[in-house]
Amino acid sequence: MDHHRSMAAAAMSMFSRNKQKKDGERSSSSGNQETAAAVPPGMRKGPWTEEEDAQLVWFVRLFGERRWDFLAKVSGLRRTGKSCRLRWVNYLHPGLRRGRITPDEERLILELHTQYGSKWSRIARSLPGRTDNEIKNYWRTRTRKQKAASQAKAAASASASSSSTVTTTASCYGSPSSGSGRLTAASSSAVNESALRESGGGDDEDDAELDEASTTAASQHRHQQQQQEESSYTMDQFWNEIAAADAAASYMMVDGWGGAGHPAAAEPPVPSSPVWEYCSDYSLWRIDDEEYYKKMLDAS
DNA sequence: AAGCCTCCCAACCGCTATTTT
DNA sequence: CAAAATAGCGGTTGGGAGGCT
Repeated sequence: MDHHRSMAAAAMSMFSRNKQKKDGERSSSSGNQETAAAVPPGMRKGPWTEEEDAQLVWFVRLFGERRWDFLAKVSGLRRTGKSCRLRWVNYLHPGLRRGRITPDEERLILELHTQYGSKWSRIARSLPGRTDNEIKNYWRTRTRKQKAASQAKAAASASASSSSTVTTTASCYGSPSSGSGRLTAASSSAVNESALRESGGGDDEDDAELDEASTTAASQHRHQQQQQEESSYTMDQFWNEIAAADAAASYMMVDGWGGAGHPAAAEPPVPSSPVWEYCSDYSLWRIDDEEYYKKMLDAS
């Protein structure tokens, strides 16, 4: 098993990030919460350690991305299959693109969200290397900011009704706390195509493959983006509209948005393949699963 | 320097859909 | 065909990082 370890470690070196250390540290303090109801007794939950990651990577390479419960068992990880899958999909999977959402991705997300609603996994399929979780988190942050901004705006206009009609997009885009500088207004208004190519185009081969896979939608969106740029339709305006829509929805609680009448519900059924179906060749090597399953089960 | 605040994101939960037995 | 197992999805939470006052 020693060479397994070293291979796993080698695999992990691909994925190790600064956060890893943090997770490890956290897990020492809070990772041993085993009492939660949803997690069977004896199972770990909370942040993953580097060792666990390495172990998971190794066994996923061995058995493939399925039978997560089985994989969790034979790997010796005291984790649920569900937890293993999540860790793999959201963090360990090769081809994941890390870092900030680029302006182009931002715009694509907006486009797709108007099209699909909160179907994050569907949206993620058009954003190579991004996970549904990532996009979901991003969207949540953005909409929250926008809502806060629009509320502030509404409050301001209520107090000073006559002079408040003139608002700048910058003031809307930047949250009240926009001074933090975490996400600058430049990221929205200074959108250009080269930004994406710079950040995404030069990525690894997985990304290239993924890019190919999400061709039509992406190219359509690009086209639309160009049109939008030509008509000077900025991200600020996009987000303002989203905020406005959210505000309206919160008033009306229409049965459409997010429910059966949602535009997403009217779309033709989409194949439920995960985003990674397009890059299933990442495995270093493959084995006959059936044979191994049997062996492992017999052994256990 | 310290406390506060916001953002980011990993990870969990509950539920549904799909596949296997 | 039904039940069980598995996979996947969307919503939510909590903690760390870092900027601001």
